[in-house]
Amino acid sequence: MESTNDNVRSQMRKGVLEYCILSILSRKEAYASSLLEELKAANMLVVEGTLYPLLIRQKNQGLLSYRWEESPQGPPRKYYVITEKGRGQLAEMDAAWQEMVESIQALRH
Amino acid sequence: MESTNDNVRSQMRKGVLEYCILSILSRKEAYASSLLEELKAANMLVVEGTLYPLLIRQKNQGLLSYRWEESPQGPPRKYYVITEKGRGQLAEMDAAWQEMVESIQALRH
DNA sequence: TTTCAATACCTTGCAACACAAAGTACCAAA
DNA sequence: TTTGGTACTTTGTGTTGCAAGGTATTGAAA
Repeated sequence: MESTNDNVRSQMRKGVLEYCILSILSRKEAYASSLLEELKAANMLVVEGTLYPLLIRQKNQGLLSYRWEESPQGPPRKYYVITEKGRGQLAEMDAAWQEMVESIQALRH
Repeated sequence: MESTNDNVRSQMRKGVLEYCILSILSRKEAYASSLLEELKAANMLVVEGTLYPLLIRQKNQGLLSYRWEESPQGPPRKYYVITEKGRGQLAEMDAAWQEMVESIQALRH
């Protein structure tokens, strides 16, 4: 069944979304809709209702800031920018991710 | 701060715990307390309040079964056993995990 | 001028889950 | 019979992912 498969993947994505967001934003600024597309392209599908609160949380933690920018068409865009604190967090997440990959590799022999 | 670091790791562990449990049980039967020790040794620390409900969920999904066994000391132990369905799920999780590792590797360049 | 479609941001209500903490039960030795 | 070790279970709380619905801006078509 497809849905079982989807649940497995969806479950695993939990906990690494913040890592993915910071990773993308560490390379370039982006607004929510463009992040959605990048994540989709990276097979880390997320929906609006997940992403917006997550960005707000990261901003409140001081990991991100943002600025408004006119759009060529439609309403203005909220471009998120990673902060120094965010880069620090990203470095920690890199280490944590690496360790987890190794732990699981060990578990799977 | 230590706690920030812990939060990052704790957050990332979410979603792969079920994978770890099935992985351990695919090699040998185990009871909760011994699973706790194995996970701790594998740097995937979990606490009782997390593990017990998780095992019950996986049992209710038909991924695990269990049998009681006398303990040399103390109350009887509930040995969990992976089922065929559980092995199927584990195979899916292997694939999902592999894909996610690759996705994140791509995101991180 | 009004309507429409596209774009973009945000909120609400719900369910799942990890965890801390407290509770229950069994057993053997002191 | 009390104590300590082992083991399983439950309760309450906070966080989070998600579906669904809502608000607002813009430009072009009707």
